[in-house]
Amino acid sequence: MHHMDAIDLLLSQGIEEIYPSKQKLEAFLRSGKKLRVYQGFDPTGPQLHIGHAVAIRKLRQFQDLGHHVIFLIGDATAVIGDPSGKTTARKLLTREEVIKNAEQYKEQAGKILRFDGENPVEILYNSTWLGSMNAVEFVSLAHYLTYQQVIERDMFQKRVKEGQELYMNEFLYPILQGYDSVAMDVDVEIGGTDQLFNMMMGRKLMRIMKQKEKFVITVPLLTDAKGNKIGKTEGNVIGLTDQPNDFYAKIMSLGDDAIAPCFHLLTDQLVSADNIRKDPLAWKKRLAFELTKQFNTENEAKEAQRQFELRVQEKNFLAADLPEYPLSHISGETIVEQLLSLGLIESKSEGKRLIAQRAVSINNASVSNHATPHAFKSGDIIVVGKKKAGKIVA
RNA sequence: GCUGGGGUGGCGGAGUGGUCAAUCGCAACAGACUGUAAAUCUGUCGCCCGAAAGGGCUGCCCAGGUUCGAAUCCUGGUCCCAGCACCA
Repeated sequence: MHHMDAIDLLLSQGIEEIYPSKQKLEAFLRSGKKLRVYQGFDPTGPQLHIGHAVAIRKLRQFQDLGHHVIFLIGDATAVIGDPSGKTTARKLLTREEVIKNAEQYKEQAGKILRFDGENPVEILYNSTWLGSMNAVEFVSLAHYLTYQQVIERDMFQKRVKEGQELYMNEFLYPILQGYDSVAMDVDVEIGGTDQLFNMMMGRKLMRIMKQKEKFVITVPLLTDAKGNKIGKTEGNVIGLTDQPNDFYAKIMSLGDDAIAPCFHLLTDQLVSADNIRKDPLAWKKRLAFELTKQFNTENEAKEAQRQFELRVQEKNFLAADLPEYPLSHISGETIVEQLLSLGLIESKSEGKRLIAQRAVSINNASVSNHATPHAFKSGDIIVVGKKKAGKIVA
């Protein structure tokens, strides 16, 4: 048993599977050959979230070992619509939405990858080659694969079996993604396990068209012990570029089940489930700190942790760093109208409800009467519910 | 193109003339309890007036209509779905 080096780490930690085999890829890596490694991202949403970080961290490891890393933005394929993991067909995005999303990806990925300096990551767009391909060329490409190879995909089988639609664009999608590998002439592709089928199509095309063995690395999807995806729950995306305070708080609001997988897949630390069970709170704070630091700076992580302790644990709003509301913005005849004028509530009805539920407090004293105004002064601390709080300033 | 079915609140999905601001489930929110959570329990969950009781307004794809009264009936439009047909 030899000491783990960077290559061992690269090939073992946070990896689901390597095709055709870990041994073959390791032999390549140890030979000193520089590989072309890529991962594709279809800009179907505005944000890269911590779920994406698992694979991007792998890319970074390749980059650090001196390999050429390509961050591929699937602006063409995003318009087509990848059927991966979808039991029902996805609504198609417009060209504009896709471009808008793509623009933000570089900054977000920059939290992990290096786009400048020595051996920078290269950004490519697959519209470069897919956009100029004509129908005859495309159909010729389809000649390299058979209907049987594509239809065998589990998800397609499932749809057919259940009598659901399988649109032709979805059926043809794997061919396009597979062609990306050929166009960029890559040696390795990384992606989530849900991408395995598409990536294997690329492997097939590479063998036929370039007589080359493309390696495929799958990384696990970031899920908690129950198999729920982490970081992407509807309306609660943990984005890589979230403000440090928000980011830290969002990690803290994950269930305990998420702690171990997050440590394993998003940090270099290995923590046993036993250890976590002994003190989940401490470990979750540790995790939130490590991740906040990873995507920001150590100081910002420390500050985020301090803010969390003050606001959430100690409920010491006086010392916490709260959003400020100018005294001059307050107007209204009643406390409800005043809160509405500050934007701390959505409607008067909501405000009345919250007050009736004892969810509003000013300077630690809960508000009981919604019909009278409050004489606000600079320095007042308003807390609405458990997430909204603000400080009045002159 | 034909035939049939359907568009209800963030989502799923009831309701087919009044008792419907609209059953129920999920999600969300608040309070209690906690270790931040989760779980659990309780409550809330269109807008506006009212301390409250209560009242008003808007609302069930869009536009008209019938009716004392419509999410519910009629006409037109529009979008979606299923089956069938067509496929040089």
